[in-house]
Amino acid sequence: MISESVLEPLVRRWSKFTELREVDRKAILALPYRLKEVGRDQHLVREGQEPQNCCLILSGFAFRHKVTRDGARQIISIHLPGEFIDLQNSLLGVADHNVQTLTRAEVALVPRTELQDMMEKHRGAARAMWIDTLIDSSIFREWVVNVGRRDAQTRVAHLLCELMLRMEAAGLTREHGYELPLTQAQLADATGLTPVHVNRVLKGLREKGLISLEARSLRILDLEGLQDVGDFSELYLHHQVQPPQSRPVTA
Amino acid sequence: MISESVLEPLVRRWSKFTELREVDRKAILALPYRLKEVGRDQHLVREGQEPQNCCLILSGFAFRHKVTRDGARQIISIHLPGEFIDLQNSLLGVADHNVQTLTRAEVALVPRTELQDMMEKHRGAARAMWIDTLIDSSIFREWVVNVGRRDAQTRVAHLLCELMLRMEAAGLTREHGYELPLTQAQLADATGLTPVHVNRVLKGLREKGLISLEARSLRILDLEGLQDVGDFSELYLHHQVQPPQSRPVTA
DNA sequence: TCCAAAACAAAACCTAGGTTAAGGTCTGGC
DNA sequence: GCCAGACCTTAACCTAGGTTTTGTTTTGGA
Repeated sequence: MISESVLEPLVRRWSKFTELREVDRKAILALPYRLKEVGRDQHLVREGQEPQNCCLILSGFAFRHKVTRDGARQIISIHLPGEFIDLQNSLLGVADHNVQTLTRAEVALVPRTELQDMMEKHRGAARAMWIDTLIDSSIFREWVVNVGRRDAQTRVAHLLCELMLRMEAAGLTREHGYELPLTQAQLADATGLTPVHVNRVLKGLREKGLISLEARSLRILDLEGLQDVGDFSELYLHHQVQPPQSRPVTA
Repeated sequence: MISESVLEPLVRRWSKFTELREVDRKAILALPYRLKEVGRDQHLVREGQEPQNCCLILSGFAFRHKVTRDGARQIISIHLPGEFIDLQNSLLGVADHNVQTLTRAEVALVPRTELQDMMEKHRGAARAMWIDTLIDSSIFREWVVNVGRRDAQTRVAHLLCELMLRMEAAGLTREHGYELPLTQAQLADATGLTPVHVNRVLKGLREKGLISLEARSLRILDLEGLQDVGDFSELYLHHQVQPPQSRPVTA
């Protein structure tokens, strides 16, 4: 008897976006892949490279980032298990950003040629991938706003809220909290702040009774309050995408 | 005799990304649309709406933005004639941001259902659309970096460089310059600064002999210098995407 | 189980960019 | 061809967040 495919999470995730027919499902599960165990802080893709694989996170966390000329790092997104990073890099041919692990991780590397092949043949799967990257894109837009127009406390609170909802959707929360996979320096790189100031902000959030955070273990004591402080509204996560088909509504 | 279709720019743009076969071409040109003339500062899409149309800009400029709780606006992207804004909003069902004109504009509204239909039937066209949104996405990522980790002068210079290259690709430049479609307040909203500070920065760029700018007419006196100040590298624009097919090269 | 390196914390001080305000100059609608 | 409102410019002042530094706590690898 064959155990559950390592690609099962992908099917699960994509099924939320669009109806996958049995053929699509099968095609996805039939994708070849190479399993890889990676240490923390390891590069999965480097800017400028031509990545040959797409990378599904099976366990652990990853992030994408760019570095400015004078060495400042900006984190652009954070990725949870079950997510397929780097569809974009692969499809555009040359990577315009870095992908790196945040923690030790297991990943499945799918050759990009195979993926493209599958996409050509299975429109259902292609549609799901498409929606997946569109949601990514929506999150980038929200990050532009977060980093461009919100003050420090709001930015950090917003990020913590986003992660809460995404962790929840991925089944990675403990009661009212989760294991925060970011150091304060990384939080700073994600919010466009300095580590010192992130530390101040976290102190503030603790003092307001909104969160407790020690040893990376985050507990959100007052989610509504934190969302309020973080000017957070979950629309942009598109967690309940309506299948965007043009079906007439029938009884 | 039928004059050139209004959708021709779309074919032209998408041809750059991927090889369009004659059927794809025809299918795109056969898309139904409604022409619309819009004044400046008019909303094309509002956050929260379910847009029924995708919007191709025929002339004029548009931008996407979000507004924070306390009324600050962050511009997320700027769009030139020939660009198809809002593929994302339409495909995700509910708009997560606003789209608005920057200047008076002519647009062609294509019903999203028709677009989806076409996408289902013509993989070549679907691929082009897909790449189009991937490039959008890449630009968002660069904007996160710009706004998150660069200082004011660098941000503004970077934006001016981006627009230069994109205007050039769209054939909208005059000798070493272009008609800047943004007010200083809008530049501020795009860079996460205040109008006053944008004014200071522009003064600085002028004093360095990098640009001249009056009455919206921008001339870039030293593009290399401006790119240098702006920490600008054009990779992220993916202006020369290699067709990402996995086809073996044949004679 | 120990040790070095990473991460967290916090205080003192500083600066890039924000705020406010006031005047000048376009511009497009009547 | 006039006028109100939008836009640009500049100056004086202020503050959110950056920088530097020093110390403490965790962590994970040998």
